[in-house]
Amino acid sequence: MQNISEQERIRRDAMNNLREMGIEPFPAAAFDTTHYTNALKDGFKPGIHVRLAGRIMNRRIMGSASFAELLDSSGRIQVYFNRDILCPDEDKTLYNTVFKKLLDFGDFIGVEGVTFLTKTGEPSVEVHKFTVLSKSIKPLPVVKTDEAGVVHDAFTDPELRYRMRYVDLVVNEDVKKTFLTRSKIIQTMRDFFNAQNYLEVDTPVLQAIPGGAAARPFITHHNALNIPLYLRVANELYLKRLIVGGFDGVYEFSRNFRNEGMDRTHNPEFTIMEIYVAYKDYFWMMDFTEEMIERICLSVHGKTTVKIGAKEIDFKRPFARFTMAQAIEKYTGVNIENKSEEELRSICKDQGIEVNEAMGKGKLIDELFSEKCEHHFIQPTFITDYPIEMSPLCKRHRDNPELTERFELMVNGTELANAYSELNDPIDQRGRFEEQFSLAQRGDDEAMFIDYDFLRALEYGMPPTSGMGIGIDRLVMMLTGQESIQDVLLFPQMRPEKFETASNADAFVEAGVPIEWAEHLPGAGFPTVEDLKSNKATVIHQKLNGYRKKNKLEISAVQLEDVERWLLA
RNA sequence: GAUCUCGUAGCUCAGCUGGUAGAGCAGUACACUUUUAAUGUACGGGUCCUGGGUUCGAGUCCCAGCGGGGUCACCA
Repeated sequence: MQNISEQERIRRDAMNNLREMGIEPFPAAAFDTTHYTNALKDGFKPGIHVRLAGRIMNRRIMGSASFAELLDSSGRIQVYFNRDILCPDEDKTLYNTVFKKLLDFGDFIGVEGVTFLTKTGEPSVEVHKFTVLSKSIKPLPVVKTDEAGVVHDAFTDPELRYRMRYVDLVVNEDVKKTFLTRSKIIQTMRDFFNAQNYLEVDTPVLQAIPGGAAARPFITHHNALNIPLYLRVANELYLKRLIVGGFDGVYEFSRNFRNEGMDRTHNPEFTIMEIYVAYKDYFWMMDFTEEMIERICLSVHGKTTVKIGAKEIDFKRPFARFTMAQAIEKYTGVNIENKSEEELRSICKDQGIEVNEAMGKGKLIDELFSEKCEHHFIQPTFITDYPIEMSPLCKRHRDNPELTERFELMVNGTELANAYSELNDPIDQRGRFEEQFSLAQRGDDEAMFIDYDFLRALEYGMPPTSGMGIGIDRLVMMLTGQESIQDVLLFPQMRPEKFETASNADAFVEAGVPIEWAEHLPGAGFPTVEDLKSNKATVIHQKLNGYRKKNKLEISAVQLEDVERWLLA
């Protein structure tokens, strides 16, 4: 038995009392409802017979009449319990004992009654019958909101909120809203793609070669094949194989896994939506992306603007477009076109950027951009034409072989989407993989693995294709105004919690402790047999007798010799 | 990984230069038949994260650890 608080003990007692009265605290039968609470309040009409189910969230007991709030998935409504309505006969137990004493804040009940307006004008339900649906034996945090809308005693501790999201969702209404919005964003995207007959697909999460992005993978092992397998860092190479196979458009909401640091914008598992469309190029994809995002914003907010902190972001089409060279010139005054690696290295040094010999041309330009430009792009902006070294899966630019047909969408100073005219020349692709491989030799631990099967697929021929990936978690953050990725993931990664599992009384008895003491050991500070045995007899002796005195236990004091015998056993 | 910071009742948080652990909400008991942060009276509730150290004395000071958060680094 865990150590339980006084309030938990009282609730367990109430649960047992219900059983003794013949009321099952966890009944099996379904409870049919007629309404959701918000639908009932919306265009409220008195005199309607309703059946509702939910949690009791707040009780105001005034002798023979009580008000409470019933919380269901849609919201809450006030419910009115009256002793003489619930118990028209002599026996008032149902109201006086069951409702007032044995039910608690947080319990699930079903109610049957009639809607009415109170004299203060609050839409309410007069309860004629109620059914216990599930007992809550652990008290929820009590969060109250006053008339002015000020929230009191909010449940705010991030650790508790993320570890116990179930509690967070019950007591913090806005949290639920964030996840409803997340679902709506995804649904809007899906509808948009499906309307154009693009196919939603599933590709492997367990991959023998973690391709498609340069990132440290999680590794696992398949026993039957006796090979290492990696959790995917991206699904790009699989979706392109499907374009080779003849699909016109394919997309996947891909849960990706990267074994890297965690912070406000990174979680080890996260979601990217990737879409590939045949016979298109990156210009087409820019238009497509704009339309998609504007649509999402409209469906979520009914307008194209979103507030993030003090900033207002407008997702109205068209978005601004700059090439990477233009962006760098705009914010540093330096023209990087046609510069050698050495020249670029000295430009970086002039701009106060730390460089080293492992950095190639592409990496140097990337540093310039991310240090000097990225944070300036608050409004949605497409940055195009990235250096070839940074984009091994992207087609060479039609006008300049040192660049690629790539764009990233920058919003609020961070990357939101990334897209290419896909590289479909198998010879070029093989060369680029080999370059990546030599980068890896040079010490770049993020360089990519070579996927020979993917090269073979390209050799069979892939039509010109444009692909785009968009970070769903970051998109949701932007559209819900959340500053941490943990607030848009239902269960963000946390260090696992340690649970002290207390030994049960039998284990102590087996270890030689008499039964009358065994049940008290966890409470006295020895949750397990091991904890007991790791202490000195004198310490145990004193603690137990102290505990006995404090709790006025009606058992005789333990003797030091007894304790010594337990430890020997 | 570096650094700053937090950890006290079921929840939100006070607790000063070290001196008997506090409040509000929640809980229990009583009262109260239209309340809504219900109200009134009374009462109970603590491993002050863990382990060491300094001290006559540690929630408070020092060291180490555990857990959370922030910032930086890492992360196409």
